Amino acid sequence: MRPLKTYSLAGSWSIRVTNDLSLLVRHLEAHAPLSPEDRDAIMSLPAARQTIATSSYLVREGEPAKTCALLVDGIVYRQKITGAGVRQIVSFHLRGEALDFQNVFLGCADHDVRALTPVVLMIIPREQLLLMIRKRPAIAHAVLMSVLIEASIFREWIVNVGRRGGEARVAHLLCEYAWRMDVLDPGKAEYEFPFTQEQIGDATGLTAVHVNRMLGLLEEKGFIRRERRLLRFLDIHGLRRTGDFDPAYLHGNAVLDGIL
Amino acid sequence: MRPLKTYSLAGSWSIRVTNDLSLLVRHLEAHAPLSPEDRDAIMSLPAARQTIATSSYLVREGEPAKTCALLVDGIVYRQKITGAGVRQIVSFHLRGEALDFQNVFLGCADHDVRALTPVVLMIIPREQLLLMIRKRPAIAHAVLMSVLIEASIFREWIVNVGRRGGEARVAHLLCEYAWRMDVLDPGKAEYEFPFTQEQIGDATGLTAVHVNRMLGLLEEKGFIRRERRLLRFLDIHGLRRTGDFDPAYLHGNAVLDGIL
DNA sequence: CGCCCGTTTGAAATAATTCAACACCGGTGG
DNA sequence: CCACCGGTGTTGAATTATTTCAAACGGGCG
Repeated sequence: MRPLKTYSLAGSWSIRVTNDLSLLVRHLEAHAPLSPEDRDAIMSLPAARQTIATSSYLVREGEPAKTCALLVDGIVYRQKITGAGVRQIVSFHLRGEALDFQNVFLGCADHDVRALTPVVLMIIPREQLLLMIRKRPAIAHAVLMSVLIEASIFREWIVNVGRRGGEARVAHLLCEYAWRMDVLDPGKAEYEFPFTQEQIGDATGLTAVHVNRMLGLLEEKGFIRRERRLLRFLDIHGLRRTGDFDPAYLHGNAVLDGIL
Repeated sequence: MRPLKTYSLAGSWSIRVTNDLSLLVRHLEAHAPLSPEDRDAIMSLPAARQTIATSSYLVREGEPAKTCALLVDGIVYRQKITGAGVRQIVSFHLRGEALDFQNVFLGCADHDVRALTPVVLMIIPREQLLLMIRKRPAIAHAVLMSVLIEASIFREWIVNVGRRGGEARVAHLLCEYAWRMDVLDPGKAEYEFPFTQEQIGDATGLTAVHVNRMLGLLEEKGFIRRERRLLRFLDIHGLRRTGDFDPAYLHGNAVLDGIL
């Protein structure tokens, strides 16, 4: 967890490098209690660190899956391209998340995964991961929880894109970003915000041009302030109200500790 | 699986009644190989049959989950209501699907589940299901696959609602319905179609009025014909083209048989 | 028979897109 | 050091898809 050193690749995203799999332990433990042996099993997974440049592909649609990546630092997003050639971004991922459960299990990717910033990964071979999950029910359970929460986020995105106006859509996205960043790095009122307006548009089903106007609106109303690559949240409550944001769908502290 | 008798409740949806859990065995087995003992464990789950009227709620947002329902017959959908009071339907479910994995594991429902037709369920107590999943890795694995496929469908819906025009959206929805019905009852060119235009609108992010016009368009072009509560697919390929429908996201025969 | 829910159709209003031009900023090469 | 370059952001005006409102129709059910 503790940063070894910080440097930056092309672009302005600063990278924190950690040298182990404890991020994965943390991520899974947030969803289900693990025994010391479970933790050891995760920590002794074979894994190779890899660094990836902005906008390159971690996975391409149609590719068979041979590995599972853990996101150590940076931001990653999933996209699908329609027959008409337009893009929809269907999710983004922050430090600490496992990126490829779907592909590992379904075998073939139905979407692309790309780096939004320079990204650091731990690459875990698919078979090792499957074996571990098979042997350790608690880990299997944590993986299931992680997948269920991601599905819940997908549902909320359907609502966002399907039934909210432009202003609310981008406000909602910003709220989700703020919320999820806050979990990683609590109590800050501002965060690096490396999304381009085109990417915001592709995530909200809007045009880059329209996103620009909506961001202007939100700034004008005093909810946010943009300064270079930094986004400052001046009135998070106002933003939540206009974005109709209720963080319940993120299932922040969903840990099923009883029976399983 | 074999119908015992057929009758109809209020409305025109005809109900097939089966007296066992073999549908759940089938559903899970479609995603991962099960041993005879796994099958027995499922078949001996305590379960109560229940019949539910059209448009009533199986689960309400915010409710704690105590049971898991298996859909024996009828159609069910999930909805979320925005702060502005508009509805978005985020998925629908057909005969044979398990409805409440998310709620069973996450503990608290983040959306409503409602009957689109009269519906027959098998109600399984949450604890029994959790216990079984804990004891039987193959079943846990099948559940995970089922959840992953549902998540893949959510992603495609985000694309549909976010990046396709009105005509394509409803065409896509119809294609998915046809495809999934065809899996249950192969080779037919027409199916009962109990969706109201308002429901189609809420599933595609459109207005009922606009859905009406788009359906008219699709019919005019000779892709479909509507006769009472029946929908006939006259040109499924044309429909797929205009709906930009590629069934890959349904992961029709995704069975991971190797390692796990 | 009449009622109610769902469908159909038209016309006016609106949100968002498209197209186009320009400004900005960091990075690259002369 | 400056000039240029490409990608991103900003702004305005015209166009279009979709919504809204409203009214009428139809068919199944009591």
